[in-house]
Amino acid sequence: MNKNSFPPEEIFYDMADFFKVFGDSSRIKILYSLYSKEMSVGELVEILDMTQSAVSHQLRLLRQSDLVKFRKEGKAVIYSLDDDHVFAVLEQGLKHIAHKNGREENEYEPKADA
Amino acid sequence: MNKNSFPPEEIFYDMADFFKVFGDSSRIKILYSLYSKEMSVGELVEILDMTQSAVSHQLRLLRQSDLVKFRKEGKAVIYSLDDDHVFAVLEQGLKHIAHKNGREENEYEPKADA
DNA sequence: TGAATATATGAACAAATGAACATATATCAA
DNA sequence: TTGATATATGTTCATTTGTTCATATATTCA
Repeated sequence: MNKNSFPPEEIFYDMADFFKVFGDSSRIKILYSLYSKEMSVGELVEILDMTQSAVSHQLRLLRQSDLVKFRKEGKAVIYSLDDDHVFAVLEQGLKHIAHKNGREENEYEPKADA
Repeated sequence: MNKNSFPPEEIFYDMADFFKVFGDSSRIKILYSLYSKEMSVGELVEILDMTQSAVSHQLRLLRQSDLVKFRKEGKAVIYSLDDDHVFAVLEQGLKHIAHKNGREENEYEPKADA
């Protein structure tokens, strides 16, 4: 990085906004759930200990941040992770806390069929 | 991931707390600065548009999160990124916004001597 | 020791945020 | 159409968060 090419303010705001989305345990739980498989809002409400309203509000944020995509299926709306990039970020978070906890291997690391 | 092995609440809180630290542009700016080289608090204050107090408060948070380390040198305190892991996270953030902006290559991507 | 410099910290305050509650919209079935 | 189900959204409220201002602590130098 060149000292003379310090990025414009906006870059930092965008990055912060990106990470901010991952900075809430409800949203992390939703994303983690969607990693295993796509799910309807109702399923998420069941699995997670949250009201339908709370889930829906958070899903809107995740949509606006392009972290999840969705399709309608009858009355239900099925959500899924937008792409592998989202998963990569989650994985890094898990690695970090595993590292901090002094374990090399984390049993909850979201590997396929783990 | 096995549906029956849904991680304990704590994992999600820890992950959220981890990402929360990256969810503020001031802290991102500090971390980004420290990527290029270690810096004293005073240098950070100069480069970034923040008061000494604000920088110091944020540095404390970064310390508590183990994202930066420091050493004293006379009256000055020199901060640096704690490890490459921190850098990897920053890099992912940059990649994400570069992706969102539709560019394949981001000129601000923090590669060594970029 | 006392002054100057560098950094840290406590308190107060405004802004942002997440949840709950109520209600709106959409889809299906009868 | 009416009722039932699934999801979304608007509003309010309590909490959290980041900054500022004032002050404290440390270190160097004279």
